[in-house]
Amino acid sequence: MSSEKTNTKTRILDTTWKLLESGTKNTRMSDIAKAAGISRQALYLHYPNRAELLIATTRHVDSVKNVDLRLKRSRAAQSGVDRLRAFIEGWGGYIPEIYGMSVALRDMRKNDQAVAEAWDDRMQAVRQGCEAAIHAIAKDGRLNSGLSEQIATDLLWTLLSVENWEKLVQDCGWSQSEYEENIKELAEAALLKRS
Amino acid sequence: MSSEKTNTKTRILDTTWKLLESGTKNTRMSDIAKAAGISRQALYLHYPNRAELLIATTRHVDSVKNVDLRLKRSRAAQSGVDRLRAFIEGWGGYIPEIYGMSVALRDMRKNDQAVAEAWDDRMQAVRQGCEAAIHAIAKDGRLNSGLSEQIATDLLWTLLSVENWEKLVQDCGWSQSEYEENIKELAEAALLKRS
DNA sequence: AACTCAACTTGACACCGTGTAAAGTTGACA
DNA sequence: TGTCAACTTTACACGGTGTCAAGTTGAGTT
Repeated sequence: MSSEKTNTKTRILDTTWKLLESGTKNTRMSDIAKAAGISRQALYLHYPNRAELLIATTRHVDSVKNVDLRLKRSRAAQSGVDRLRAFIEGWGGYIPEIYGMSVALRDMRKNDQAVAEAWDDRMQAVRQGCEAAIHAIAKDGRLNSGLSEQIATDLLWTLLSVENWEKLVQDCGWSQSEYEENIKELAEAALLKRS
Repeated sequence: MSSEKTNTKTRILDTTWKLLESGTKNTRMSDIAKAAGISRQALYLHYPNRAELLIATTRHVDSVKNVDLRLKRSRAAQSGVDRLRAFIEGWGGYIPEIYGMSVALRDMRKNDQAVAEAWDDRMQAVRQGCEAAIHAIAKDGRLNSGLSEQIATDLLWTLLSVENWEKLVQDCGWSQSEYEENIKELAEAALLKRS
């Protein structure tokens, strides 16, 4: 039955997600299969290769976690500055939930075109959020006069990378709220016009 | 003879370096051997495995390029702020020269303890430079009052990561001088007391 | 009760890149 | 002439991905 099929498929995705997010190094196809309670070959019946499985998993997680909603929430903000803050909270708060997956995607990027594109898509979505926030700030006349909207967007986008979150939270031992607070401060100090 | 041996060994390191820095994807042991004009097995006679070869290559490059000198140059600066600028120029200007290698190291990090340690060593050296610059700024009474020296060091260190350089220069298409200028501006805006 | 069909299993194998092992070549120098 | 180090060639084991082919199992026809 189609519902049976769907159950197995989503169980695979949930298992993959869990495994990636658990921080375990072992996310070979055989590990995922074992964790999902099926044979390695059955995995290949549902997803043609590891790349497609990972990509399907990110899509699955995005829909379960409702990224779009999170990122769009910042659009409700009145001022550009509030928008910036809301966006940093929205995206910055999402990073820890997808960190394991993004590490896996990153690792496959070099060797797999499809994965590279999927990753770039995600990052472009984030970039658009940055762009919108910067544009709103510029419209308010609050953008640092030394910066073009383009440069400011590049900077904000870079600042909000998963890699920076990783470095600050994982390597430097910051808490999530320290991360969000300090990044907000940094972004405001760097991007806003000195008043 | 020992001089012959040394010649081959350093030729291997130079070849590896060149290959990594050329941006070519192919840096398997066999590719390196071929490029160095020896058999794959001969490579293993000189370096026991890929990890050791890469690590030896980074050490080789560091000594040829004289990183220590570059990073120490910033210590000559009079004020804390000048020191910050000099350090950003010194390290930021070094990144493009070691980019290919650092990508290779990063890729091996997950699977190899020795590589992870070598990478962390490099990063700790950079961190110490950041720490020293921040400390000098604090001593001048110019550190942003919202930041502890620790937090400021974490931020600067993160800001100056190879990953951020990669994103801005490779992905956003910035020139090296745009990178250095804008990062200096950003660092100053974020870290210095508002005057 | 026999038939079918999809979902799954088991087992084998090819490919790639790393690393190991062993026997053979070459050339400098004692 | 003999030795020794540097190197070569050939072969193979291993781990992980992906493919292939021949079962099994069980629910749903007919």
